[in-house]
Amino acid sequence: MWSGGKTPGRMQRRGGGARGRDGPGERTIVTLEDVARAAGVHYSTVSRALDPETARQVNVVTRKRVAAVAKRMGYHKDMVASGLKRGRTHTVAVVVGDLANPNVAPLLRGISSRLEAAGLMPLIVETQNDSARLERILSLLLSRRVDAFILTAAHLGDGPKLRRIRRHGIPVVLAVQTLPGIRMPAFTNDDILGGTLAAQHLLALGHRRVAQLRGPADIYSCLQRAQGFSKTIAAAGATEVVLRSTGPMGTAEEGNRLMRQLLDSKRPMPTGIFAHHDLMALGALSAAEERGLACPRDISMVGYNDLPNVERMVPPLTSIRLPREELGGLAAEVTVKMLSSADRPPPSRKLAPALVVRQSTGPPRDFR
Amino acid sequence: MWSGGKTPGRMQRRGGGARGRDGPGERTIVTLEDVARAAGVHYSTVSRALDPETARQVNVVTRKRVAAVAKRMGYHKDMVASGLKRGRTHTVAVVVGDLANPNVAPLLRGISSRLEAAGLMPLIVETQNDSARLERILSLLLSRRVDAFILTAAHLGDGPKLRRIRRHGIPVVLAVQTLPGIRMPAFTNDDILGGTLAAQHLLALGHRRVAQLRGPADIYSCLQRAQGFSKTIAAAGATEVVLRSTGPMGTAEEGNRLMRQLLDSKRPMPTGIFAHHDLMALGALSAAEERGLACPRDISMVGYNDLPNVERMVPPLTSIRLPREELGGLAAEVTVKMLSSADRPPPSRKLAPALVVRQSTGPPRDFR
DNA sequence: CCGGCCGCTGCAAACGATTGCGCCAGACCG
DNA sequence: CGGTCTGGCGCAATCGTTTGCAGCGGCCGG
Repeated sequence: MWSGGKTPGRMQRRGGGARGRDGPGERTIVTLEDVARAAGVHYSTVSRALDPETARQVNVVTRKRVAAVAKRMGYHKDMVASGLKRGRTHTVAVVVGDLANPNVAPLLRGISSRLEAAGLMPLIVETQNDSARLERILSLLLSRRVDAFILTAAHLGDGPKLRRIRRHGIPVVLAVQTLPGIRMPAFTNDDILGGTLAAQHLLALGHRRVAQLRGPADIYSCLQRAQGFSKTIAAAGATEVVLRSTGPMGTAEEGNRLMRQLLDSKRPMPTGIFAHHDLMALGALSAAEERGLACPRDISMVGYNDLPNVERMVPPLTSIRLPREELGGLAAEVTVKMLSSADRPPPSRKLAPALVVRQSTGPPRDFR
Repeated sequence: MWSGGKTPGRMQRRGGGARGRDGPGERTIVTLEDVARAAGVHYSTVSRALDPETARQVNVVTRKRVAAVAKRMGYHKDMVASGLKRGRTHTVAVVVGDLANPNVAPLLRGISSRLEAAGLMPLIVETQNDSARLERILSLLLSRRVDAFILTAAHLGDGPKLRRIRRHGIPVVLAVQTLPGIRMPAFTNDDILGGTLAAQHLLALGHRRVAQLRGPADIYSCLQRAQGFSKTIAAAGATEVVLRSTGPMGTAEEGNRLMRQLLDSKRPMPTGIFAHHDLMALGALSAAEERGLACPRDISMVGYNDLPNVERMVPPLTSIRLPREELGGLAAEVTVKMLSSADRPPPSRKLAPALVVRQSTGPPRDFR
């Protein structure tokens, strides 16, 4: 059964088992060749026997023997070598802006579980919403030969970087954020609808003077929220004041600042407010409280994102809930599809958010 | 200048630039050999010229020319090939239990920034606190030849799995969670101190009858919190009731359930409560409210973790704040150290948490 | 009885980067 | 002017897997 010959003098990096109790020892790697020797076959046969894709090329008894030996010896396919040979690392880069953002955890879970089912592993990196960092990170990821990119933190102006990746022939899928005029599959929340829902809710309660606390202008989804909100308000003939955030996205401080700005202005005070982020809403509410305005008695507040525990705030915040996990799953699904077939990329989709009514909104009270 | 010869018939996977606008195209990889040909040197020279470590072996003019050509051609070192050859992937697996846990984001940030400084990349994976999943994940990570592991979600009983990794000669560092009797560097919060601080605070306010809402018994850090708390309470001669959580760690539901259990018992009601998690504290408080108990008038509550926005709750929660980012940085620091030198692993350390007093605690009121 | 086909395995060339070794030319010394 | 040293560079093996190709029995049909 021994096929004779072929016993080259390899044997370099194998330490003879862990030395001492569990000291660092030499890194012991069991290779195809080791298994092959023990099973009395050529290592190419081992390779075929162990890959479900090619296993039927190998006689069933050989296959079973090889599998048994491999298991006994603790063989694990070296994904690095495999990646080099096949040009597939089975790794998908998932680029997020900020890991502390409560939106990203469910998103990542949706992505991970879908990728995992396809035998892929997400490589999660954080840009900290820094465009220069994104540039560096994309280089590193290209260098690591990831199979695809899922970007959840695209800012206006990042388009060229992404196109550069596409030119390498690597699939790019956008999630959460999209970029205008870019031809890549994008899965986003329907933020126009989100803004619209907020507006409809305030209008339905009877508010006629409203304000909008907008997020940064370089975040496309904020532009959308604004658009949906303003359009609906205008269509109803109500009055709107817009405050623009200049700082980072969605901080309580920024909401606080904008609210003070609103309170300091000489215009008649709006009765309903739409903040582009729950934290901005909360910051704004505390600013209002300082001036003796109670919520929802004097002002109604609609937040965005339906952050965890926001129902435990005072008052429990009315907000817009986003289908985060589904969105992640969808993005991953499409990524998988793009990797397996060279068909034209699937179309983008928008997922509908939902209004969650709690106690921070109510009918307006005239207090002039 | 052309060194003649050596023009083997490679050329297989190179597509002639992106075809069409930005269709998938063939994945274009610029290799050392491509650069070498263009620069008129051997590819080994390119390799040396581009690696800062070996660059001085190459004449400075050659080096600069090579660097220029490489840049012009858009060469990026293939980390997969490099990883195969060198046996280092420059990747550190970071295993977390639950990405949605607000503790992990700062931790990951601490880890990432430190690893990044050392040219390493974290490969973040989530076990969902499932021991079987952990097993599978560790296999996958071994297969990917990560250079080291940072585990932040070790449960009692995971010891053998970790030792198996150590036997492969791969550094393992524990963060946040540790395991008794395991000889690996571990960086944890000093949870005994955390429990002690909570107890001291309640005692200082005058509480003599206290309760403890404990987290799951298989989480070692909960055992520690319990130990620090109970010991301090006992030493002061005060009375303690212990409620044990059986469900998952740190949910409001579990806190709610335990609190009802406490309220339903016939013992005299404690005036001060220590919950092992802020969410448990909040859940418990809502259960107390349902029974007409106000906080901090009738009961004081100390949480744990100082979760984000917990200061915005009603009432703002007194809690124990953990040095999360520092802890992550420290764990990463040590991982880097273990990778660069084969010295004996550095000693474990505990980082001190801090009590943050807010408005959920106050002096007890006798209401019998 | 022979040619051809088929099922199974072995062979060896890649994938792209790293690196010990050795060659060569020029510098330098005696 | 010959010998040695050395800075630069080329050569080729190697990391562990994948995979086209070829070889080799055995079996079947003619």
